[in-house]
Amino acid sequence: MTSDNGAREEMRSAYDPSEVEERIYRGWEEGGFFKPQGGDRPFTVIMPPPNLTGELHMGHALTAAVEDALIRWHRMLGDDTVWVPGVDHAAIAVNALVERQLDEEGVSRHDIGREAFLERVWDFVNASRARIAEQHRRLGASADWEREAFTLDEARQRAVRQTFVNLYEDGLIFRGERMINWDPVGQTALSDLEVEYRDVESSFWYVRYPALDEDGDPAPSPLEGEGGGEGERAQPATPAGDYIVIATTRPETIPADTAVAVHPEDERWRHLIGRMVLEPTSDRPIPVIADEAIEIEAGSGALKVTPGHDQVDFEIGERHGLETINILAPDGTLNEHAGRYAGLDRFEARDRVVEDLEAKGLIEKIEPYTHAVGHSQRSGAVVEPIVSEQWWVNVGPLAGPAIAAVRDGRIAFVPKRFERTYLHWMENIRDWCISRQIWWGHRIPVWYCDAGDCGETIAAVEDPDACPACGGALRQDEDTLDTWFSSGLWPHSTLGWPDEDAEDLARFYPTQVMETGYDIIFFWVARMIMLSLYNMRGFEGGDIPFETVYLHGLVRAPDGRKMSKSFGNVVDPLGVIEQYGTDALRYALISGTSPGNDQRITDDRVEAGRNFANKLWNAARLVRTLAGPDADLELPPVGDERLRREDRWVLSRLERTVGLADELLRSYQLAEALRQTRDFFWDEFADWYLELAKLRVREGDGVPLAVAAHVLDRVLRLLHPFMPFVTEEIWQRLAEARPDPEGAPQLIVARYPAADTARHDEAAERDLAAVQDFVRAIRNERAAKRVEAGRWIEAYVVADGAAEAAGDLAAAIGQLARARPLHVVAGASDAPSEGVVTAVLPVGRVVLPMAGLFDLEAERARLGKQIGEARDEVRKLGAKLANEQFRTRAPAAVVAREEERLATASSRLRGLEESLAEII
RNA sequence: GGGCGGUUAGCUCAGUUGGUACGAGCGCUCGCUUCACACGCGAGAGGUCACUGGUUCAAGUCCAGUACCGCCCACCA
Repeated sequence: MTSDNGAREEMRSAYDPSEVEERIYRGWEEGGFFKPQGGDRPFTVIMPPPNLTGELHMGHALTAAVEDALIRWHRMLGDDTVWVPGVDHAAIAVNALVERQLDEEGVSRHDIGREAFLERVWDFVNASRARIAEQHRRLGASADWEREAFTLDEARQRAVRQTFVNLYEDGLIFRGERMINWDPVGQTALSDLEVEYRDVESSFWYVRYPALDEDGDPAPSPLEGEGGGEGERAQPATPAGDYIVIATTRPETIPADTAVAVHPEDERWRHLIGRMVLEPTSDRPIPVIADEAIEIEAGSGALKVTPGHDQVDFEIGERHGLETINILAPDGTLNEHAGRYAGLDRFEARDRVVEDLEAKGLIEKIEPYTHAVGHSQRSGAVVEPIVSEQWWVNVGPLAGPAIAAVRDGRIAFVPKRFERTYLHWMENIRDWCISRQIWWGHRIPVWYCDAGDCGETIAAVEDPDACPACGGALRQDEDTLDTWFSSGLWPHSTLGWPDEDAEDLARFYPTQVMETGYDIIFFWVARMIMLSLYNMRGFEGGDIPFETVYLHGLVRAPDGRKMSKSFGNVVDPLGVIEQYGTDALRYALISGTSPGNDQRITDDRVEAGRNFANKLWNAARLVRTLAGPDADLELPPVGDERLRREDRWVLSRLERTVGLADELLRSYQLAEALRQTRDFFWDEFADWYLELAKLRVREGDGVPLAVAAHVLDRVLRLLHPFMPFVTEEIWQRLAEARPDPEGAPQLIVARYPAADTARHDEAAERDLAAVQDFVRAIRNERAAKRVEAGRWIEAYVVADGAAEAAGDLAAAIGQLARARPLHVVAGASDAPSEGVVTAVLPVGRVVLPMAGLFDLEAERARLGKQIGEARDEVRKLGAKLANEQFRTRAPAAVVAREEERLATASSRLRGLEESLAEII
């Protein structure tokens, strides 16, 4: 069982996770339960890559909690589960981190060189991997670490290269010179997705580009002054031939302008089309061209065309055969093409250009302007569009099958609305820039032959020795691949692909559930679907990577903002575990998660989890204490006469909860499943059943203990996926007296319950509801009349509708309500009417002789008020039922229910009126 | 410019096929060291389900629109 011989200490009065968790986890590992157990149906979850920087984020803790719950549930269902803990290389994050270290030492990666850089990264990463494994242990994640898949391991390297080569040979990967997003701080290209647009307050500079006349000479003196303010647009202040005004937010790119474009229909500038203007920083003549893409309304209506540094301009340039000038160096300074601005940082250059133009009198005006500026998601630097030669995936052909798989329902998203998001993106997908100029990552498996004029380019899975064409020396491409290229292979590469015969692949692909946050649908989920469908096409078991994409929301800080180190509002999962225990954290995360919605993690919720764990612990302690070592805990079968009404009630409620939990889990409503189970356990089992059981046990009846042990056992099974440690610990203690009928040595591999409908008992449920009503009514009156808590008072229960139950449970009612003597009587006339307080219930009433304990007038007023309310209800229901439309159109069941309600309300009203009449 | 969420008790949030708001946790009020649990027990207070209109016998739940808050996508100089 567990390593300490099963000789456990007595249960302390408070559950202490620190004493339990490590021992329990070791027990699971030693039992080998994290490995596939050989069930009939495979159930696979691939763990998403945690953050390789070694910090455990709450988002990852949530992912782990949800996935582990699913894995544990399926394992208990008897499925053959495998949970592969994948660790991606997280290229950008790790690169940035090590670069920051270098930065602090005052050097750059280019100073120390590729090899030394990678050495430093490996040191760091190896340490991180160990920490990640440890973190998952702390989270109670039942992942099989022996299968850990790290992207840079040789097997995964091969998967990446094989994919690259296949795509390359199919013409879906190509190298091309295009406009890309350049991160001058990270000094690498980025994909569109890695650029975040943020509003930045800046200026709109209106710049005059002097026009040349037909002969190419500068036109005579530009007109001074303006037509004045608002009238400009309708009536240009710039007479034909003098100059053209453009509006720009990036004056530093003016030296790269190769044209000015206007709309062919624009009256203001039409006469200039075909003429030349001077690029104002260097007086270089550039043409004025006409293009339909120009918006007449925007800016001045004329656009400076900078094909080297703007996507739109690049396209205009292509249409008009314009030259492309690149004035930016990789580090964000201007290069030699920028003339006298060469060497300046781009923002410095902006100021200088403006100064110079102002000096020349070419700035017409400057307006404040707020616009969206692209920033690198990782480095935060303002991204510069530049034209550069990069590797691309032509994703169009991959998107088709990826769209179809979701359209035809082979892959389903939970919640469904994200399918739209996914499809919209996929349908408008653009080529994917996959080359990065960072060093830590999968190197692009392409080699170039530099020998003579050979010029051979080859893509290969294995490192080639020499050029196959000429035998010359080869040089590998310097770039690495976008992290998401390798992450996109996750579902099959972690299971052994490209080895088509890999056992795991055959057994566990396709996987069942992909669980992750909605923020990476495009980055990751979409890429996994595309690349898996491509690599696994024709695979025997099916080509899709997973059947269900369950998307959780973001975990936000207690203040509702995104957790961020710069806000200082990060909640560390390990710290929470330290303080409250893993189960408490998992309870908090699970109970806060509804598909697709964000949640806040607060101490309150974690405390609720801890409290619940403690409640479980103490309920178990009670059962154990009462039972003693030799109790017979065999549950009597259905129909056994030893089972009393309250036993049948709690067993019925238990089975309804079992059914509900199962149903909820199947539709991924984890939070609701947990809540329902908790509510049953706490509000019904602990608060009522155990209290009732105590009385009987004192009288020597052992049956309630068997019932309680049974309920406990089944509830622990239901809760195990969510709170693995405390449930395992209690279950094992319980199993010492009550071994698992199927022989499971530990809860982790015990059977998940299926609802036993034979235990359903509506009559018992109705009866106990009545008993609870009676008890509550007496307690209520006691509290309202300020009877001291310890004092016993006499009470009459008039049980119209539940006479038998009330009779059977009279002693219990008395005990729970502190009522002695307690009389159960058949009719109101059998109870006293003088000096009494009466509470009228749907099932009868309670009458408390409390002469002198209350104010008669107040009592009369209270009854009067209740009568008013009851009359209102009777009137409303009566009106509803009198409505012919309702009677004919509503379903019969609904009408019947309303009729019943009316009957109940009427009888309650009568009771109240009688009471009022009697107390006079 | 498109698209998607949110708006329910003081706070944070559930509420999936329309049928009494079963609401939950925390907080609050009152009372309890009742022999499993004060990480607890008992009793309470607290809501025009953002707004307007519509469909329906019936709407927090469906439809249309409005207002705030938030997110995503998009080459507006």
